[in-house]
Formats: sequence, C-alpha cells, structure tokens
Amino acid sequence: MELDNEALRLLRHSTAHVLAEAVLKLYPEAKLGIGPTIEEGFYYDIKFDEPIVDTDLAKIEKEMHKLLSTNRKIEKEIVTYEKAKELFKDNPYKLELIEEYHKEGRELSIYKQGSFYDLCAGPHLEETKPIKYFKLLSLAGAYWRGDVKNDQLTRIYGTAFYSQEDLTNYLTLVEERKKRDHRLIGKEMKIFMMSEYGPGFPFFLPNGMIIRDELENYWKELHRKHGYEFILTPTMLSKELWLTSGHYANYKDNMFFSHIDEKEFAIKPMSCPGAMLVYKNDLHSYRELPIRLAELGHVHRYEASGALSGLFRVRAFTQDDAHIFLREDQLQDEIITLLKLYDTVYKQFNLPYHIELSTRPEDKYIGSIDIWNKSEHALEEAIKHLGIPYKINPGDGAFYGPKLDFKLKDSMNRIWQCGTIQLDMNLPERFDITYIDQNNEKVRPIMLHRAIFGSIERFIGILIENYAGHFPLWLAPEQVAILPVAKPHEEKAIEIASKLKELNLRPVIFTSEEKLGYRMRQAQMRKIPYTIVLGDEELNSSSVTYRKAMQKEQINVSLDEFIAMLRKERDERS
RNA sequence: GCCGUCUUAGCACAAUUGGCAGUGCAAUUGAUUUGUAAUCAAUAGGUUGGAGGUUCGAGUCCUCUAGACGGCACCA
Repeated sequence: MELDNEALRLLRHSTAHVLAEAVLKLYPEAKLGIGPTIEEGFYYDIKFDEPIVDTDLAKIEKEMHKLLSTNRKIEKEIVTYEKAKELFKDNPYKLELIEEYHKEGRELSIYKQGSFYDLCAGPHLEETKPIKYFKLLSLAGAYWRGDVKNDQLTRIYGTAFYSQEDLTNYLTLVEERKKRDHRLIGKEMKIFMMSEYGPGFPFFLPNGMIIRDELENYWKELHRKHGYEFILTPTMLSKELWLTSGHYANYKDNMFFSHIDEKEFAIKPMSCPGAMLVYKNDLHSYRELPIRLAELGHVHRYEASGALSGLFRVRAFTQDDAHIFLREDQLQDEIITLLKLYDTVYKQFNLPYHIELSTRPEDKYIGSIDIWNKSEHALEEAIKHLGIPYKINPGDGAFYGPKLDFKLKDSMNRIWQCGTIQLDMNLPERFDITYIDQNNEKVRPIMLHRAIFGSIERFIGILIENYAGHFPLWLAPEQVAILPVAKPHEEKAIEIASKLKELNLRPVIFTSEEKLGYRMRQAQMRKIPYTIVLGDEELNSSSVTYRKAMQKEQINVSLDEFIAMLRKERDERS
C-alpha cells in the first residue's frame, strides 16, 4: 500500500477495461456504462440482459485471466465525433456520453487492447502485462449517472495491485476492519440492539446507556462553559407549526405524522421550530445576544428502508442540537469559537475529520444572493482565519442557508456527516423573530443551527469503531474487573468494589467459581480497561496487581495508588 | 425505494444438493477453590423469520411477505 496512487490508478483503470472486455466476451448483449477507479479499487457499471449473481464473478474473473494470458498493447486513439458514434452505435450509454463530450468540445478518444475498445479519456497502462493480481469483490445496482429516473445498471466492484502480497494484505486488512464493525461489537458488548419490530429504531442496552450518559454529561459540561442554556421542546407539534416553518412543504416526505382528536400533528424531524417558539416566548434585547439554546432533541425521520444501517443511519436519533441567535457583527467570532469547540471535541476522541463548505444551491434556495454571499463568506473566512483545510461543495447547501459539515470515517472508510454548522436565512423570516437594538428598533437576528456529535447514535457508532470497543476509561461501561484468586479473597474483592463504586467508578467482580485463566479471558473479551487480581500476595501487602486491557504486563501497586490512578485517568477523560 | 445476497437454539455456524435438525460457545445444575486468555460432567434449549404452494416427504425447490447485509439513490 506504499505504492503511489497514480500507478495504482493506472493499473486499476486498465483492470476495469479487462473486466469490461471479459464481460462482453461472456455476455455479448451487455452494454457498458462507465468504469472509473475509486479509492481502493475500481468498478464498472454494465447493463446486462439477464441479471447476474455473485457466483458469476468467478466466471468473469476466469475469463479475465484467460484474456491476460498473453500480453497485449493498450493503445489510445483519438476519434472523430462521427467515428465515435459509429463505433458505439449499439450502446445508448456511450452515445449519451459522446453527445455530451462533443457538446462540451472535448476530445474523444478510445483505448484499445486486441479487438476490445472503450470510450475513455485515459490514462492507461501501456500493456496488459502488469494486470495479474486483482479480485472482483461485489455486485451492486447503480443508477445510470446516479439518477433514479435512469436505468439501473449492475455495478461490479473490484480491486487490483501490482503484487500478490499487496492484494492479500489488502484483503486481510478489509477482514480486520470488519471486526471493528459497531454492529458486531455493539452486540458483543451489549451496547445496543435492533428488533425487526422497529426497523431503524435502535434500543439502547444498559451498557450503551452508560456510554450515552457519559457523553451527554461531557456535552452538557462543555456547553455550560461555553455560554449555552438548555431547553427541551416537544416531540409532537401541530401541523400549523410545520406549515409555518416550511418543513411541511420541504420535508414532508421524511416526516411521521399522527393525530390528536381531529388535528394533524407531526413527530419532529428537527428541533428548530420548537427553539423558535422558545425564542419568541420573550422579547430580546441586543444586549442578550448571542442567545445559545441547546437541546438534545430526539427526532424521527422517515428514511428509505435501504438506507438504514446500524446506528449510522436510523429513523429515530438524538441530535445534540443548538440554535444560536446573534447579531451580524457577532457572526464571525461565533463561528470561529464554534470551529475551535468542534476541534476540541473531535480531538477528545482522537477522531480525524474534514470540513466541507456547502454553498448556495443552483435554483432551489430562498433569500437574497447578497445575504447568501455574505453568509458563505462568513463561514469561509472563519475557517481560513483558523487555517483549517476544507473542501467546497458547490450547490450542496440547504435551501435555507450555507453550511459547514464535519465528516468522519467509519472502520470501512465510509464517510459520515456528524457535526454541522448551518446558517438559517429562512426560519427567522418565517417566524418573524426580532431583537430590540440600541435605537429601540426591531431587528432580525441571524440564526445558526449546529450539532457537534450530529447524532448521538451515529457518534457512538463511530466511537465503537474508532476504539474497536476499547473505550477510554471514562466511557467504558465496565471499568475494572476484579478477580479474586479463590474463595478466601472474595471478601476483599467486595470491599474494593464498594470503595470504587463510592467514587463513581464501575467495577465488576468475577467470582471464583471458574479458574483464574478463564475469568481473565472473560475480562479481556469484555474489553474492560483494567483487570485486578487479588490473592494471598495482595492481601498480605494490601496491594493490587493490575493489567491493562490488551497488555500482558502485570503491575503491582498499593490500592490507594491504583485508585488515584483510575480517578486521574477518568477525570482527565483522555 | 431500487439491484443483488442472506435469515437454522441467546450467539457463531453445520446438515453429504429433497430423506431421523446437529456442533461449539453461552445458559442451568453438580463436582472442582483455582495466580493472569477457555476445569470436568450432566441437563435444558428449535413450528429452520412469517404465510402459502410443489412433493410420499421441504431447512433445502417455487410464490408472496418481514427483517438484515453490500451497493445505488436519499441524508445526521
């Protein structure tokens, strides 16, 4: 994996062409779509006459090896618009691309190996010889050009390397990554569960609740320090409110509804309208701003069944939301403070992240371009001010405002949006909120939505994978495993356990019915950060012998020292 | 929602391609009192996700349905 990316891209792109060639040999009626490289391999989208299944991949691989048994040159040829249309006359997808490239005035080229040719801008390997160590990995449906209205093609995923060793290493790495899957560890460690009675509605188990509580306490502490006040707004509010907020018009398809008496109510998919009502409950002076209203809001959203995935994508989740109302002159500072706060939080968990600035959508947006530009500028300036690298996502903003999204990766390198900072130019207007300025005049405040974890559920999923279940002490559901060697040592074990409990630590005693080795194994498998063993030696010297999870070293210290160490580690939350 | 795959005991998986539903771990009971990753034995545990069909006979084949998984689309 030390290979430079360009070389791998060449190899993989050319492998994709061989894949396409093999497919056409085996399925002459198949129509090729596109076959680019991706981060860890390549894919090719192909329209098959008959659906193909997993087991066909082996057949295709075999055909690829057959094609590769002799080395062939890979040659580029520039073609005219007319020739391109002739070459691909049986392929509607390529024709569509040809038309488009032609309109854009782009050069049309094909790459050839033997009798196979494909419309492609390249670049490619010079010959097929290096293509040896590849594997077709999976099948998936994918809409042509990513549009649901188009045909669905069959996507074949694969990867390729320059040596068998690299390929094997990669496949092993993928297997290792799968072991960190939060669904697996969440089940093993009894953190959460799912039920077919509630698809997308996670159940938190006692161990999961400990993690949640710790996270929430951390979150509250942090927000108290940063000048936030806490609110809690209702889960269900009448339809009129959602008509006012614009959610009924813009977000209805993702909402759940219910009735009270004759009236229609919506289950909140976001907490903003509630926060607006809270703001409007009082008259506000310019002196009060910024007003920061934080809410752990449990929201429900109708998500497509195929989108659901463990804790990462659910239909009910808790946003660590906050709505900030401020004056225009306060905006820059507030965003800078927020960016620092987010960095503090992600650093706390050792989570690498990247930021994306999403700007005004092409057509579906509200508010004046002037305010949009100002808002985008404010967000961008704040990041620049701190020198944080970021990416721009043109046109990807919400219809009501631009946003900064904080993206984290899971164990399989999939990217999930967690934190977000959004400027809202919609709700202040719709709810007609104001503050009174120095001149005793009503002025419209600026409003920010923001969430750091994004969703507590998703964030816990990310944490599980990031730590592979080995939580830092303060988050670990069980913190200290106490193993009395034999019956006579149990009294001491109970004594130590109650002492730890008094200090709000979470000990668990493994009594002596089983052999010590067995209990050590249990403690290790439960990923308990510290395991202490109590036998005659420890009792005589009133010490404990501890072992850290994943480590073999046995350390003997006095009980007081041990407790002091635990408290320090926990309170520092590192 | 769409494409493909999967669903067998609490969990992980078998069942020789349609012929007596099994193994390991966990659980329960008993024996063992143990010094750093699995002590021994016994017991219990199932309408094979659900409904329908084909067949003398279905875990296995077919249809429908629910859920999960990998993608796509959508999104925190």
